Amino acid sequence: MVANRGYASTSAATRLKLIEAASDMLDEEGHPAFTVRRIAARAGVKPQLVHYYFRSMEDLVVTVFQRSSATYFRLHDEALSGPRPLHALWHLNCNLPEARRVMEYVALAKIYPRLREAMRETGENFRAIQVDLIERISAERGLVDAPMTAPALSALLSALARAMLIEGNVGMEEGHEGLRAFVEATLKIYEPD
Amino acid sequence: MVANRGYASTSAATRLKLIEAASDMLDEEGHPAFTVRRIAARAGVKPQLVHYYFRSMEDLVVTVFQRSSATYFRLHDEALSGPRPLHALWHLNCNLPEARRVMEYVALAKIYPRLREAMRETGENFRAIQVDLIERISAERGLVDAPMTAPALSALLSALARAMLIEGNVGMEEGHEGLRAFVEATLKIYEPD
DNA sequence: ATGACGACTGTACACCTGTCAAGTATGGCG
DNA sequence: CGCCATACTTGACAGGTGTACAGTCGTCAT
Repeated sequence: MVANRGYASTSAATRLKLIEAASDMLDEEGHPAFTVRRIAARAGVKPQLVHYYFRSMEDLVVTVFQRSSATYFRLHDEALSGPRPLHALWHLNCNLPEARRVMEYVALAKIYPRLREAMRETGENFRAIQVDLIERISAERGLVDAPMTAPALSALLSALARAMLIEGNVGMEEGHEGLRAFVEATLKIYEPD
Repeated sequence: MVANRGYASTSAATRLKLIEAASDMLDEEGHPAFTVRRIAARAGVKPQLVHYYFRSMEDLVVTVFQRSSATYFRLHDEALSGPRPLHALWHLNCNLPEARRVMEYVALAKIYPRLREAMRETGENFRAIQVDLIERISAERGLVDAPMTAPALSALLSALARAMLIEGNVGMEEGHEGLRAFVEATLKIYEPD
């Protein structure tokens, strides 16, 4: 009584299942769980299928990362088109699972050089977009007493969000509330209510 | 011709060699290289000695972390006793190998719960010390228009330093210069030249 | 000199890692 | 019908992981 031999699922479907399983794995168990067998088990397929769809683990992790980035990009784009783009961006950085996952990618980047390269590239892209936005806002408002340069503000927003996520992971919370208040106050310079 | 049977080295010496090898390993190769055999090889001893001196890898990593913290504490204490403690602290956070190593500990903390616990504890201790310092400075200078609370400034200084180290690891630099300028300017409020 | 003890070695275990080669089933197309 | 590319399975590889435990050797106190 062999179970399911009518290959109902297409290539794309199984491939996607693997990518999603890997993604969820990173969210819920972190980089140590990023292994062929555990990901396959979570996707409900045999481990060898991972290498059927991806040449190597490096291939898989890069693919997963790019999917993360694509999702993030959509939301990022959406957020930046809204009425208070910087506030929306800050909210994104703090709350999105794609942002939380970054720390796992950082850990995996030590093992997979091509992931590191991909992270640098997309990181720089996002920063460039944000710098453009901030400079545009500054120009529109005629901000001469901005507390920092546009690249610095972009870096600050992701740095603080990320650092708070890291510390939160370890169980530290002190100073976070004050930090959020500081960011809100800073953003108010660019985007008053 | 068996080589070195006169056990010249005492227990403490070999133990220390292992701790130092593990520490260096984290600096130079990162968390994936934190394994029994590679650490032993670097220390120039047989792998089995790791478990002779440490019950488990978790024991070792916690010990290594605590040594890191102790070293950091000494320099931290020293820096905070100087003429411009906040500037010195910022310099420490940006440049010390003990600070750079933190990201590796973060990665390892996903595997070793006791490391996580140790990190939370010492992290909170350092923050408490810094909060005290900042509040003292604020009181002395009668700062009423401080840009953020004391815990927030403490968190900000480590968050920004850490984030810049992470991004630097991946190869990103944009915004860092402006970020440093921002921190310098902020610190000038507390510690004018 | 004998025995205890601390430092270290030899050998081994069970498990997990990524990766590969060869085989089998399936649905669609001629 | 027979062919064939696609989707998947079987079985296995060489190497790595942490950990255990019984020995052996050297030093020192008795």
